[in-house]
Amino acid sequence: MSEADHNTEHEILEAAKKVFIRKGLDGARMQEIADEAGINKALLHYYFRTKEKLFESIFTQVLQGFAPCIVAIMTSDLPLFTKIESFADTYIDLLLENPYVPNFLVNENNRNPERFVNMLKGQGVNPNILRDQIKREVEAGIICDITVENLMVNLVSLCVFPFAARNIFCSMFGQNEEEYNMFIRNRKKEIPKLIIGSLQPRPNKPHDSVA
Amino acid sequence: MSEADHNTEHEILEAAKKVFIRKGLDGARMQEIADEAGINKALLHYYFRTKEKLFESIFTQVLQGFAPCIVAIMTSDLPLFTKIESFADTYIDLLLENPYVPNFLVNENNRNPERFVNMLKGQGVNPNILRDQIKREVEAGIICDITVENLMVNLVSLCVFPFAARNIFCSMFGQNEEEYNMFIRNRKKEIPKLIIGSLQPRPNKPHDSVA
DNA sequence: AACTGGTTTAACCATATGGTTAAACTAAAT
DNA sequence: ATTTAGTTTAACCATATGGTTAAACCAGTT
Repeated sequence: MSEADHNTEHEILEAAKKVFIRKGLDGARMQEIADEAGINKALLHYYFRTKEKLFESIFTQVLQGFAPCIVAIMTSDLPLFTKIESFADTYIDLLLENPYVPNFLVNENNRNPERFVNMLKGQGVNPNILRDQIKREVEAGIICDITVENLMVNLVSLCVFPFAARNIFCSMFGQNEEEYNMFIRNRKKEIPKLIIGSLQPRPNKPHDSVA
Repeated sequence: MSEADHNTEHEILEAAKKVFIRKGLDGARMQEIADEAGINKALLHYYFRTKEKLFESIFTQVLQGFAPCIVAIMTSDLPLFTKIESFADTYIDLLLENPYVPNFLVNENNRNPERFVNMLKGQGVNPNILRDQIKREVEAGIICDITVENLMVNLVSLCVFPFAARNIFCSMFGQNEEEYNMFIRNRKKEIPKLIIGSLQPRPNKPHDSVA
C-alpha cells in the first residue's frame, strides 16, 4: 500500500483546512475536524497534539499557497503591463479554486496580526524591486507615475475583495452563485483594463480635468 | 440625572461593540464585555438576555451605520462623478473612524451569510436606480459604458479592502500605523481619480490599444 | 505465535463559558 | 418609611470543549 494512499495525516490536513477556513480557529471544533477526516478525536490528537499546532500547519500551508503569486509580481522582470494582466489572471483563478481563503486570511489577520506579519516576513515579499521597475518605466515614458503602494493595493483589492464580500454583492445585485462566478471571471480582464488604462501616459498633464 | 448620563445600556452597547468587532461572536466573552462596560455579568444578562441578542443589536447598529453611504450612491440624483468622489470621501472617513468594522463584517458575512443577506434587504439597497443613471449618462456621452456591478464592486473594494488587509499591507510596505493612515487618506482622491479616469469617454473606441 | 504501529472505543478530566438565581445593597421616587 | 429599579456579590448549573488515557482491535511483519 503506498504511503500517500492511507495517509491519514493528509486526510486530517485536508479536513482541518476545510473546517478552519470555513469557521476560523475559534469556531472550529476538533470533533468536527475528526468527523470530516473520517476518524475519531483520539487519533486526531495522536497526529496533532493540539488544536494550535494543527491550525499553525493549515495557516502556513494556506499562506504559502498564495505567496508565490504575490512574489512573482513583486520580483519577476516582465514588463509591468504583462505582470498586471498575469497577476489578475492567475490570482483570480487561484481564488476561484479557494473562494473561502480571503475570509480566512482577513479573519486571522484580525485575530492574530503578529502571526500574520511574522509569516509574511519569511516569504521574501519585497516591494523595492517593483518600485524600481515602476521608476524605470515612468522614465521611459511607458507609464505615468504611481506609487508601488497604490498600485499593489489597487490590484489586490480589486481581485480579492469580491471574494471576501461575495454574499454582500451577490444579494445586492440579485445574482446567484454561478452568475457571480461568471462576473468574477469577467473581471480577470476588467481589472487589468482599469489599472492599465489609468497608467497610460498623458501627453501633458498627469491628470485630466473633468469635462 | 439625565437618562443619557448613567445610561448603562449605552455603556454596554459601546463595550459590546468594541469587543464583538475585535473578536467576533465566537471569540467574544460575556465576561469581557461586562468588564469593558465596567459592570458585572449578572447585570449584563439583566439588560440583554443572551449573547445572541446582544450581538444582534450590535450587528444591526454597525450595519445601519454603513448603509446610508451605500444607499446614497445608489439612489441620490447627483451626477455620477460627483457621487463617486463624495462616496470615496465620506466612506473612507467613516472607515477611518471605524477601522475594525470591515473585518467584523467580512467575518460575520462568512459565519452567518443568511443574517447578512436578510439585514441588507431591509436597507433598501437597489441597484436599478444607479443602473439607469449610468445608462443615461452613457447615452449623453458623459461616460463610457460600464455595468453597475463592476462600478460598485470596484469602488467598494478599493475603499474597504485596505482596511481589511491593513496589517498585511502595512508590513508589506514597512509602514507604521500613521503612515498607513496617511496613505489611506490620500486614497480619498486617488480612488475617484482612478475610477473616473476609466469612465472618460474615448472619441472612437471603448478601449484603447496599448501604445 | 508474538510483536508492532495505527486505529477505535469509550470513559474520563479540567476548564471555560453562557446563563441563572437569590440575597443583599443603594439611591432615587413615593 | 416604604417602594422600586438598578446594581452587586457570589454561588451555582449545564454544557461544550480541548485534551488524556487505557484497553481492545486489527493488519501486516518478523
